[in-house]
Amino acid sequence: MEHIREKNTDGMLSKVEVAGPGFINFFIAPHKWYEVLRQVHDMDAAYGTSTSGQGKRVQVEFVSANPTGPLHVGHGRCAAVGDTLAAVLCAAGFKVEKEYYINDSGLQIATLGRSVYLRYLALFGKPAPLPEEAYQGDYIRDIARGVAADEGDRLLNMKEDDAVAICAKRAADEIMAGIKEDLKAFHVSFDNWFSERSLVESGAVETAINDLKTRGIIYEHDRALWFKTRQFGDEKDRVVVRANGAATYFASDIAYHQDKLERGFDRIIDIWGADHHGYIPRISACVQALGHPKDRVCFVLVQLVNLLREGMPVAMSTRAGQFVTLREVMQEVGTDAARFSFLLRHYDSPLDFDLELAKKQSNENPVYYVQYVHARISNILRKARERGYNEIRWEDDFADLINLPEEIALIKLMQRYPDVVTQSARLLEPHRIPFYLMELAGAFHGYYHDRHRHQVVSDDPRLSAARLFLVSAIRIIIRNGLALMSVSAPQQM
RNA sequence: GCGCCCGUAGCUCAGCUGGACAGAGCGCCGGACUUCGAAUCCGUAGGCCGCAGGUUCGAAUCCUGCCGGGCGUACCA
Repeated sequence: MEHIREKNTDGMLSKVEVAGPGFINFFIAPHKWYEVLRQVHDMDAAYGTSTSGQGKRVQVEFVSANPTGPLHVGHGRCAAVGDTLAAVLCAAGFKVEKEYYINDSGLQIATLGRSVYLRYLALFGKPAPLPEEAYQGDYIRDIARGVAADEGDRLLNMKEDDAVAICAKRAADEIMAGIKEDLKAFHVSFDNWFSERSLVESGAVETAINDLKTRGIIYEHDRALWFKTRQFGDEKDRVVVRANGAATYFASDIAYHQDKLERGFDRIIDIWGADHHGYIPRISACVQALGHPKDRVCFVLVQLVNLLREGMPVAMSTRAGQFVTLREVMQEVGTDAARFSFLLRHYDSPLDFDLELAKKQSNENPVYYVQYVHARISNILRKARERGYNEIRWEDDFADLINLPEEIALIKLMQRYPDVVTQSARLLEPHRIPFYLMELAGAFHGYYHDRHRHQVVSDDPRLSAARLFLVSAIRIIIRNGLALMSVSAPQQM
């Protein structure tokens, strides 16, 4: 105890006492809390940022949906998680690059091309049954109609493989363009779009395989090429090139991760849907085989989304073309509600996303709860300006005016915000942001509602000025937090 | 079978590297608008933190086993 008192030279602590077995309570001197308040205003949009990431370079790869169909809600959740995580890391002082890996090569693209080709044939009165693995959504027909419009019947006289290739290229490009539009509408941006095809065409895939072959990490067995993933902890070895000569996606992934690793990131984060988790040991093996520490690449698995409408599950299947797209969800519930809802659970938990619920402008919907704080305070500030409070600036007498316990409690909450951001970055858990904002919003609503005791703009000009300073600090944090999630902070609702 | 994830209030979920009586929202019930916005607030009720062991001064948190659920377990991604 004496030791603590001696160290307390700057008067940060007002009181220290022993509180039962193993506990010591420290009481922070009130003036320290006012420093927090001033700091919020001084830093403004930068409040919450820190240098804890020390400028280390981090790559976040997310969504990376195959261009074989439009984005669905599951992709939306990954998009919200990845984009917000990137923003959080950036705020925590990391240098972040966001990347989308485009699977525009390989078997699925061939299947896509074939699906379009068959629809194309049907347009010319040559209907052919669709194989079970074909994509069957209406968008496939639309693309086929586009091919017919631009190419006429030219493809009918071609070798089938060439025709399919044309269809595949066109379909992938068109679908990819649609995905980009959807992501833009969802306020998700990427620094880099990385094409798998470019790896194949540049020979990077072949080179990577050959290198690993000479090192004995890739070997031939039953006419196929296998990667010794077992040697690095996977439960079995994995095929890289099939007996029929076709490379698996794993082949491209090796080259892709090699490329990523060579770009010199301190950390690479792969965000995947949880259904891909069986892939982790494989990629991890690849990272190690390429001579990098295992933890250079880390994985965030986002659990799947159960889409509901009024509590009833909405059935979805990409192949059969029955699914609710991200675009439809955005149009129905709005991007703010969608993004907020996606972030409202730890990514480890499956998410029940109820379309009707997300639309409700009521207390069942936390988005508005948080946004409402911003609108309310904005309104107070508007009213204050009408009364001549044009400048919100700290005055020394505020310390004597802002001293109710509930006001100190609000400041304590505000003080926590930067820690929430750095913690969220350290643990790669973006859901901490909306949870914190809801807590701050709740504290504010409670404070605000007792108008008799907490009237902000009142007949007392000094008190009004002080409370305006307090309340606008809250608004700054709400706005900053929502900005991390790319959710709007409305002036009025 | 094996691997990963999850089992906390009626429902949906928080709970950082173990620490003071387990929290929130929704729902239920009961209250609050002549005042800066009621998309709000206040209050009541509701929990052997899946079960059983173990480590520890101390476990919702760590370890083991079991039960229940989700997802994987391809020369598909």
